[in-house]
Amino acid sequence: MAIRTDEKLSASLEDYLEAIYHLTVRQDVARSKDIANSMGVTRASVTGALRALSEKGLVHYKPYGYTTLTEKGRQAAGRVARRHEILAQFFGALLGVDAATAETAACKAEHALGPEITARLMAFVEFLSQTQDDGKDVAQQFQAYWETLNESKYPSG
Amino acid sequence: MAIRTDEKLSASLEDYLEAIYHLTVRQDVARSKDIANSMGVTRASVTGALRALSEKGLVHYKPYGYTTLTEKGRQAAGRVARRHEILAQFFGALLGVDAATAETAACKAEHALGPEITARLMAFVEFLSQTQDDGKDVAQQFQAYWETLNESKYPSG
DNA sequence: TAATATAGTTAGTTTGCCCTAACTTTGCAA
DNA sequence: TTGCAAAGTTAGGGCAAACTAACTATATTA
Repeated sequence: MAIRTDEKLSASLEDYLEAIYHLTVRQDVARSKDIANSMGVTRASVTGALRALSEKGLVHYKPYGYTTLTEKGRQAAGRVARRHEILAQFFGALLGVDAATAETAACKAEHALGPEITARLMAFVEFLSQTQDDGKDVAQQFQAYWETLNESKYPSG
Repeated sequence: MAIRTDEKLSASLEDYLEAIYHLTVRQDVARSKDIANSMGVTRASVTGALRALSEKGLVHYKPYGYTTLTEKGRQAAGRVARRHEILAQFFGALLGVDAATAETAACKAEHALGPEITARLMAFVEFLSQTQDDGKDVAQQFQAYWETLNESKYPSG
């Protein structure tokens, strides 16, 4: 039996993949130091992760060389990044939480969503932003609803 | 300085707490064997988790005795269970994914949501189920939207 | 009540992921 | 072109959470 290189990724490896993805968009190549910085880990941790991702066929990795994504890696990273974006949009634009909170939660929750839910959530966000009522979209309506909830809780504030 | 017993729980410990919560509702007391069964881990793993939860003041634990939640534990478990329920409802009733998928995703995603997002998501679910349009609620409308998306993808099926 | 099955614990191992400290490689500047 | 700083790696350790195997306590029932 051949070595399986397509097992499910851990949350941690998904995070590395996503970081590499963003870096390669900006600067073509991902350097250990930049990955470490963007994730808040040490360079030593990055080396370990790169080895793991390389074994799974997701990155082109040579010690002391530049790191790039393989085609398979690009696809996997794209899926993760898309989940992240959808969630951040849902939390931020629709629920109305502040940007930092939305980002943090999206980063943690993205690992829990499979393709089924991802697809539907994406469609749902789109659906809501298209739907208008009284000239207001659903996000605005919910915002108003949320305000009234809080007013009834803190009537004077 | 006193020992801190209110540090943030790991995803794993939150899961144990939630399992204990559900068991004590059903049968007043949580037995290691039942916790192990409901979580798909061995009894030995449960012992370790109970010790950890006990150290944090979340469960009443005595070796070979029955386990119950402390008041603090009940509150923490309730928060987790509520997040779980809200997510499952959102994934299932609104997005329209099947029950098993909704459950699995809720169980994984619940650990990523803080109080801010939890509160707003709960309100959002409520808001949508209250809002009616054309005599149809938003879930139904989205369902129709989703169908048309899939039809345009697979026109003959 | 003594034998045995079931539940629970302990000890020791594994895996994943992070760290620090020390080492190697690379690239740039004098 | 040598020589140093920055980047990268290796070695070794810690912690959390799971496992197996072996042991202890409790409960059942003959």
